[in-house]
Amino acid sequence: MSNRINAEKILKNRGYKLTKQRKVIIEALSNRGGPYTANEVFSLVSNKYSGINFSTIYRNLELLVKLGIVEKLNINDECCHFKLAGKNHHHHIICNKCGEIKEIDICPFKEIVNINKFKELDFQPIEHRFEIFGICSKCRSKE
Amino acid sequence: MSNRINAEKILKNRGYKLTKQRKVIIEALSNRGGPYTANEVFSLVSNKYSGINFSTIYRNLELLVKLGIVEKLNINDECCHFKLAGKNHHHHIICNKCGEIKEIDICPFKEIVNINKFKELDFQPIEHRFEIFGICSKCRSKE
DNA sequence: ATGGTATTGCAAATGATTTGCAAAGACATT
DNA sequence: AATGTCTTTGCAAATCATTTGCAATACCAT
Repeated sequence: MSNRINAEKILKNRGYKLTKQRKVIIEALSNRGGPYTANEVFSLVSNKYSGINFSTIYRNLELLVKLGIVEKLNINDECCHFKLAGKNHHHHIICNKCGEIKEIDICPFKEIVNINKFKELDFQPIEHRFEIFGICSKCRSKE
Repeated sequence: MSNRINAEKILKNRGYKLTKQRKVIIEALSNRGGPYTANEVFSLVSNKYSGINFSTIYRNLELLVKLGIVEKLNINDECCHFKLAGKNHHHHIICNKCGEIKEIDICPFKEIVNINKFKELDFQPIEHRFEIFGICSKCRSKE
């Protein structure tokens, strides 16, 4: 089942209406991978539905986050990024030059929680984030 | 050498003036550990220097970040946190209930970069972040 | 097709952070 | 200690991302 169909099903099941705005937002996020700012989502969506409002974008991104369809990332200070919540857990590499954000399917978590020192902390982990900043190959080759 | 003295020395060496405002900001961050929002820094500092302005706080936090004295964290969407940049590299555990941010001196990075898959990415890592969200022991015991 | 309710667009509010500018302060030099 | 220069501050207003109240509109079960 495609991401799009799945997301629409979740909305319906939970009693939310499937508006044209919601459809195009989900479509935009489903087609292309990368995390987008609300601004970028707005641009993508405006192609399909000019006239959509910014608050609609925000309200729905927030809703989709609540439903687990979308993930919200705090990569930098400027603004949040949103991306389709993958079934597959992953982290990100972010290029300091071009700002490109890419997924990596390497996760350091399993090993970490088993360390004794971590157990001593008496902290119940729920979620974690791991982000690597650096220079991507494209930007490196441009120098 | 204390954090405070060290920070003041860096400022001087780089040609920045050691104003009363800068002193109290550095003092506030040096005395207490935890990452603080600009708001919290303002409160802490206001005790020692009432009348200090918010833009002074922001301008100087940004300067201290530039000089490597302070670290800026993007923990949540609301606002940034600032903390004294430790010589010791570390990460954070953040309580989802009380919001407390604590340092942990466990780092998953060394193992990660040696994985073949990571090398394939052809990405030159510079910096990384690893944050674990969950429930701290204090909040758990309150339930 | 109709009606009730969720959702939208709009415009204004909010909250964190930044900026321009004139006045005040730091500090090297006398 | 006084002087001059250049940085830094306080203030008020601007900015930018995000949120909110409200009336108009669109969904969708009937």
